[in-house]
Amino acid sequence: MELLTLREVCEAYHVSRRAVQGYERANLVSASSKNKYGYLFYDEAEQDRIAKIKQYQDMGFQIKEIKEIIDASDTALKEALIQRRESLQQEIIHTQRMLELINKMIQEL
Amino acid sequence: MELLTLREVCEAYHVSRRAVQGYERANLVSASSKNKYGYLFYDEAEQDRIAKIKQYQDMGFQIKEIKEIIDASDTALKEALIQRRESLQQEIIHTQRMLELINKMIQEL
DNA sequence: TTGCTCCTCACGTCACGTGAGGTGGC
DNA sequence: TTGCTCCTCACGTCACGTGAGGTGGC
Repeated sequence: MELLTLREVCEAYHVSRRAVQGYERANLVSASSKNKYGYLFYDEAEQDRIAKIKQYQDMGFQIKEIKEIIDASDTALKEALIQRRESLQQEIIHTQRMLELINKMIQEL
Repeated sequence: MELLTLREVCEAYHVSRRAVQGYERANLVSASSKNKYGYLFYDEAEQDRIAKIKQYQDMGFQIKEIKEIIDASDTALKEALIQRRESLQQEIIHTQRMLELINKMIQEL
């Protein structure tokens, strides 16, 4: 079982220390152990959770929503993913409209 | 000159009262007049500014950035727009990647 | 007086960023 | 003792959301 310190986890998964602290406040993860100097350690199960949370955030899920899906059934997760897909598709449409508008404005300047 | 009340401006440009209040705090706009009962009024020039701010926000500019470009020269605005375009293009790429990932996850569930 | 509308605070929200202050082994 | 690392608060940030409390004419 590979234990990593908080710093190592942050480097490995590209999250900030403060972000992990936020996950802990939300009861999404917690250090699996501390050494005698108070250093925080995370086992592979906790590391996986952190990686998952990060991935869900990249997809646009909020912390609250992640709490609801991270330990949910496959069907519940699937439903959430389908909704998220819909939102992301709308976002792309909006962003593309804004890009067209920006292009127009640039040409007119 | 067409004067509108705050409420009318909000309805016409699809912004909340609180949002306009935020614009005022940032010194981006201010009511052109008040009547004897304290009601806020906005003339066409202020209405245009509110519409502009809203549009820049939709493009992804922050209030701080809007302050810098709303009264800037054409060249400065153009430069800002070009940067924003770059960011939006990156966003689309990221969102499309997330969509692919979501599709994969959905299929595997 | 009741009801309605509008105003001005001001705390709450979200997900951290950014220090401040303290600790322990080298 | 100095320097380094890590920890735990806790205020700050961003752009509003959401009331609270007060006002004036009908």
